[in-house]
Amino acid sequence: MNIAGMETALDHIFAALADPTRRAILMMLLEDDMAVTDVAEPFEMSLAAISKHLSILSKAGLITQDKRGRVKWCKLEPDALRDASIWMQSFGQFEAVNLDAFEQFLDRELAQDQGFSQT
Amino acid sequence: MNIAGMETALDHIFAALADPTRRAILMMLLEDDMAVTDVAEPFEMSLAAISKHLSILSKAGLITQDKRGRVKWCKLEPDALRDASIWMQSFGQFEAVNLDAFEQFLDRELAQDQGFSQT
DNA sequence: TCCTTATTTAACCAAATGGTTGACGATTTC
DNA sequence: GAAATCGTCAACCATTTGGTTAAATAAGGA
Repeated sequence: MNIAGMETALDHIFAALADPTRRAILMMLLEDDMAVTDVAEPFEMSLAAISKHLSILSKAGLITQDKRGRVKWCKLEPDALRDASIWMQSFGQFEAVNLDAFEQFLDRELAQDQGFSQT
Repeated sequence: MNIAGMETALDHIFAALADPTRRAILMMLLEDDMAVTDVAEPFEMSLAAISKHLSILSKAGLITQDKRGRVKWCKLEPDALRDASIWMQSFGQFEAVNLDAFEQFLDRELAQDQGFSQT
């Protein structure tokens, strides 16, 4: 992933996290993997809307979806969040600690040149 | 801050971070406080656009602005980011560690009932 | 086979976002 | 006092976002 790729990855991750419905979905998935219909159940919103939210979370890399039969299982994918978390920690704690984690993150990103994608 | 307040605070923080221009501004402010005009200088974008970005960062609590004379100084405000960072760490590292930090964060937020605001 | 369940897609809509330009108020400086 | 500088505001515009409903696709169950 190049710098632009990292940038757009962070764009997608933070934009996905900006919506309270999507954060609620992530918290639900923290407990266990869920089918789309079950994810939608507690929300006062159409299934199509939830399907879109899941698609956004998936494009951000925050979840993966695994279709078995007619049921599509949604699974939390913590790696994408960890990258963004490291980005944030560099700010949130910068006065107290070092920027090592952030610099390592940048180095790692710069060393790679693969696209940012998921299922 | 109540649950709704925490929720909207996270909405604003993550939405603010979703834009690459705003993340670049935060990185610039990591070095030093800056005047609005100086923040705008490296961007190929009008001063008015940068002014809007700074307003969004300010409403999210990520920066504060201090007007001295005709110059408005922009300063990084790491506290807001730390809250969001804790929220993210709970996901990004949940398989390896505990959820203590996240639970403490929730407890702290629930214990308070003050609005989320800034200068 | 027919019906039901699971999920996505398409078309649409209102509101929000990210940008522009130009006018404006406030402050320095000449 | 006049002119330049700092920054915001208002009006506008195109695009994106977050939702809807209805139709379509796909898989299981009777």
